[in-house]
Amino acid sequence: MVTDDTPARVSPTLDADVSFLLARASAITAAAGNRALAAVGLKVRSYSVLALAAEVGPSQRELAERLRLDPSQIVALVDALESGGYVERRQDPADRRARTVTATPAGVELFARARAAVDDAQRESFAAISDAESDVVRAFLQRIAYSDLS
Amino acid sequence: MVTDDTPARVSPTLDADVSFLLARASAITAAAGNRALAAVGLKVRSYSVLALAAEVGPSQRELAERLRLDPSQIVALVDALESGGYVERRQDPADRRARTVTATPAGVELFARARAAVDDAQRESFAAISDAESDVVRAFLQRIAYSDLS
DNA sequence: GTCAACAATTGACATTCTCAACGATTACTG
DNA sequence: CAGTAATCGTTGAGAATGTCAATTGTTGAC
Repeated sequence: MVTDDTPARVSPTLDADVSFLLARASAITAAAGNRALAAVGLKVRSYSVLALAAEVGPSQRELAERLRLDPSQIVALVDALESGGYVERRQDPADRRARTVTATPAGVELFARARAAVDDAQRESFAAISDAESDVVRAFLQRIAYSDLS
Repeated sequence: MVTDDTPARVSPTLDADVSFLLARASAITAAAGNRALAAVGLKVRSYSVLALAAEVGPSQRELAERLRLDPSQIVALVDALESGGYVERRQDPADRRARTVTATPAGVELFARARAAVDDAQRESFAAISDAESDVVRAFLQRIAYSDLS
């Protein structure tokens, strides 16, 4: 017989609410990510921008779409990375309105170190989860994260 | 043979980053929750406060701890619910500093409707997930969400 | 060639987070 | 028991974030 003897941690309803748990888990891992990235002078936001600059090299418009951010937020994020010498804006030869954001060699190197720091922190956070569980969780999260319900 | 033919949706690194996916999935489900709750005049934040008022009846301090919010944020959230007649502040007889937040009958009724709206929306969002997957995901999220790594 | 659409940017505004301070009350310590 | 430290709710300030409109330069369609 299975009964729920677990004392309420938040409230019975919220403890079982996947959306609530997502919000909370996200806040906790984001805080851990920011702590890990502070050593290399980044936050999760700038880290995500740097990742795209290093791995994709998109226009700022595409950056905004991929990260689901307002284009106006991209400006400040790219400004900060650019002033640090980690990315550069290049005029798209095919469309002079668009400016492409690509990582400089220093940016590529910083991204490698940042990624290592993030991986270390996550290995710690997610230590108790098996590979099989991890696959299920990742697949679930991707389905939700990339669903276009909004 | 398994190869990853999937085109990058964000970037190869971020597409596999559980923390990034958590943030994104959380943002999407929170937006869906707010949309569902707008019909009853709530947001996910006030909904979570109402849930605790209805199911637990904690002090504001405890409310802040359970929801991981700053005590100063609780004030405005309770103010709004109280002015709507859905919760009331009672002086804790054992500690006159503390004020207990409990749902009124109208609050209990509102919570029932709000919960139904949230459940409907989530049934839609999470339709494609099996019970077995759901259990794994919930267990994972609870482990992360309730880990006291910070 | 004109006009609508789009990219990046700026600025305004609301929301949220985080922190410090305060009055009232309680708990601790000698 | 007196005095001091800690706690609870509250207020207010400042940073970070989200959202949206307006502007300039450029492109594409008719």
